[in-house]
Amino acid sequence: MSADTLSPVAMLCLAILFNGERTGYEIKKESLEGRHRWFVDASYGSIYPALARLAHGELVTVREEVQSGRPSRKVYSITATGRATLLDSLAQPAGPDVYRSRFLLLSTFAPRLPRHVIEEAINERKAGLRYEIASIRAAMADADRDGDPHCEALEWAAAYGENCLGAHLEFLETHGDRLIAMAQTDIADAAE
Amino acid sequence: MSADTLSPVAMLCLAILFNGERTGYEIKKESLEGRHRWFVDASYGSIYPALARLAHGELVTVREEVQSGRPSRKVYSITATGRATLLDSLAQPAGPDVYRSRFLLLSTFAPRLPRHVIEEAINERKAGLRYEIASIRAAMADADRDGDPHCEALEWAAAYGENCLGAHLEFLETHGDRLIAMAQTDIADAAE
DNA sequence: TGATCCATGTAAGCCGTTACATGATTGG
DNA sequence: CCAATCATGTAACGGCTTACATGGATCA
Repeated sequence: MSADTLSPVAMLCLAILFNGERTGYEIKKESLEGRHRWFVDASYGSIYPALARLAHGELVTVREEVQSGRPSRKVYSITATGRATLLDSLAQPAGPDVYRSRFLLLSTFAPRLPRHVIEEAINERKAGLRYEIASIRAAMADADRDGDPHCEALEWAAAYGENCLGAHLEFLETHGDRLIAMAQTDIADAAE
Repeated sequence: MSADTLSPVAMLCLAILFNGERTGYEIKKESLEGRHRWFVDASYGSIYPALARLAHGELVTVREEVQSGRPSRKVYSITATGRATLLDSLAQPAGPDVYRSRFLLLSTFAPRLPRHVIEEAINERKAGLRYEIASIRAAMADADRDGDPHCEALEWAAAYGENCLGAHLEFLETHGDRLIAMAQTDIADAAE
């Protein structure tokens, strides 16, 4: 039906607009904080042009709201065609999920690196994981409050995230010390 | 010490060359199959130029081997500077690991999509995870055979991978059916 | 008073992928 | 005989990030 494939950023915009109208600014924020963080990260430089293209293709409509004291905002809404196109695009087979880990590269070089480097890397990673798990819970609380109709599916995805991130965290908590033990002891720790 | 930061592809090349000399062709293969798959994916179009730049900066040396009947190969070896630069670059703080999942986006739309789409997505994902877990084990077997000096750290990273990918797989095996149940029953399944 | 939020957009540039060019050898 | 493997490289194109441009309102 729809021949042209959507770019990842376009899919992100449509997915967010599926839940209600938003401005480009709001989409950017939601893509960083909300439940779509797992998909792609996008900046203004990719969102605004994508939104313009979507409007041109009539997958979304725009309404300009002039505000007093604030810059006027362009509120985008998804159209029926937009919904259909997103769903269609989602149904298309896609490449596998991507996990790219600089941390794992670092870990394989642990025996060659000073201990504090490994320790810091593990601590940062743990902190990052804890933050992500916390924000999944926060996003779920938001969805509950909004009485979101997709709630079931959302909860499933959240549980998936919590489960998997939890596994990462638990591994680090249980086995992190072993990696630290492999690293070089910091003899003279004064160097830059 | 080394001011200029290494590009991800350059780090990948140096990391692979750390274990011994390789050609660009071999690096490409190893980046897809070997234990560095978790870091970045690189194509010839990025590896060859990166190698040339590294040679220019004397982080690697080249030796050209003319072969009879085959195209001549350029064998790259890492230099002492190269090793130091990689280790230095690795010790530098870096952004968090990245997980980008089209599958999770799809899952949040399960109630709006035909059941077979969700079923196929889950099956593909399971197959992908099983394949990745299998290749971790294969890579470890290789490392054991090679008597790799980093073996401990390698085993740690492999265990990390197995643990986390295992968590993904187990979640899908336990809760996949619930997501499928949320999807639209395929009434008329004949359509393209 | 200075940072941060709101709000939209453009332009330059980087980094990387895809596709192309070339070509002998080996295996099914 | 056709496909894949080995092997190196370039050129074009694409997509996304960064930085810039603009500017009032609010908050500390």
